[in-house]
Amino acid sequence: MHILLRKLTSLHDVSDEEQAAAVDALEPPTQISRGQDIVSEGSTPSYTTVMLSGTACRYKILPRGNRHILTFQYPGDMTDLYSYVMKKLDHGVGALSNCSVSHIPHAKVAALCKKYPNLAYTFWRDTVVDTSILHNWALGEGRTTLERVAHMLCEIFVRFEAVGLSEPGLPLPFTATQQDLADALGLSLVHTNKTIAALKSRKLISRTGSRLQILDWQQLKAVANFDPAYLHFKDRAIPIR
Amino acid sequence: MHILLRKLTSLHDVSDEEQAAAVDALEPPTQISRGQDIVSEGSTPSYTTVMLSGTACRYKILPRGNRHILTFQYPGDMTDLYSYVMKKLDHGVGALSNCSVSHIPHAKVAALCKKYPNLAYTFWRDTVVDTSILHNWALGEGRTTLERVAHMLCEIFVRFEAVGLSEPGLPLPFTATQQDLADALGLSLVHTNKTIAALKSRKLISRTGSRLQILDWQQLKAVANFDPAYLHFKDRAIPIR
DNA sequence: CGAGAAATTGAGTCTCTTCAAACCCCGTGG
DNA sequence: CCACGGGGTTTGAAGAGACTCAATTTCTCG
Repeated sequence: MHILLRKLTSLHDVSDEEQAAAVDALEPPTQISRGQDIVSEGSTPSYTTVMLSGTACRYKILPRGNRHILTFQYPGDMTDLYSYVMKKLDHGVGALSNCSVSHIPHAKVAALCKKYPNLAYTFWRDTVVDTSILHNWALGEGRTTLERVAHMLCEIFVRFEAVGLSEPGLPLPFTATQQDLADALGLSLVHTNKTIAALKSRKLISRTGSRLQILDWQQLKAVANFDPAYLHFKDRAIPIR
Repeated sequence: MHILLRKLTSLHDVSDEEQAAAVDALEPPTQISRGQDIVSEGSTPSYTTVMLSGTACRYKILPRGNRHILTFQYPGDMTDLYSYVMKKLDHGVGALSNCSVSHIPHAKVAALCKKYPNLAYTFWRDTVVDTSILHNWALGEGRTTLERVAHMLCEIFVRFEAVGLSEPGLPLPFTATQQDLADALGLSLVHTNKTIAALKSRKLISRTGSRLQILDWQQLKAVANFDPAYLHFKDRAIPIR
């Protein structure tokens, strides 16, 4: 099953015909190497990008030159579906590891939306789930730093799980530096590091090579006060079709 | 011109037929008084709400009991269009002043979307602009408090202007306590107050009664480093029709 | 094995918070 | 018409959390 379909079906019910049409719209894969932009801020792409493998992020550069990460992107994510609706991208998408991606021209997205309102609804849902994730990140205020970091790790784990990319007992295919995490949390590198160290010393997580491993999911969830509801997997609203 | 149409046409080109259909879907207005919930967190409304007058906010209650405001809502805004796509609302919508609202049943929204893909696109755009606003709020990190407060005031002004509700030289029809602003900024009441005082002493803003007035728009914009692009008024992407 | 990137650690500083009290505006009732 | 009361605003001071700076260690990969 194509990774895009795993994503789409995790969002909503999608018929076989619609699934086939979606995959059919994909262009051949492209490789992007770590540190490169997949789409850059201010550009007006004429296609939307589907992540096939690797980790990327949406980010903005702050007035003082530092980077703020708005959300992480995993395989299956349509990183710039946003641009289909907004014309001009108000943030960049950068590769945090080597990535493989595939494009769908906006014209094809438009055609899909017109022919299959249910697919349009699924795409819409995808962008709104992003909003929901942002809502949750905004809740950083009101949590301790330990809780925030734990919460972010929980989210990372669950989102990988949703597309079948987490193997129990094995590290996640998630490679990001502590600087990346700090940029996403809006914390300094030093403080992030010390907080992660606290989680390690509690034996909740570990690092195997450059990869993150969760040692005690129950405890981590408890520390983070994590409730995955905001990721909205499969809680469908009124079906359109 | 109906306030909803001012909003829709500020988002995208909408034909006369589509405009008529949208307004036709509205139910008779309802009054909500200050402090009441328009929609409560965790509910699964079967309609979406259009603000006709007043100020409201989307909010979440944090673990420690304090409120975090995710975004303000002004006349014309479809406060819980979100719920059409998400089924379960992950945040509440509360009235910050007495409000007048009108509903559109989800079933009618679905019918509109099916019959007019261009309207569906406009609705989609609306939810994505919300995301864009959140992106900008997230940028609080990386700005000084003075800049953040000034930026929020700029946004409030411009959004009122977009629906024709700001009269030059007159105070904005925006009534929110400093506690409301603090909850939106993620700052303490005390600090918010002191920052607002700083803006007042620079003669950039003033308060007339309980209303906000902007005295020096150019300077305020400069202090905030404000660029309204992220509100995406009228920068249309590919039209669908 | 060596070089550069990433992670770790310590120390000093500053912003923002919390606590607490006073003040002011405005509607209500005597 | 004025006293009263309550919500909202303003102010001061002390404390905690997070940041920056800077040095050191560890990891990763050619």
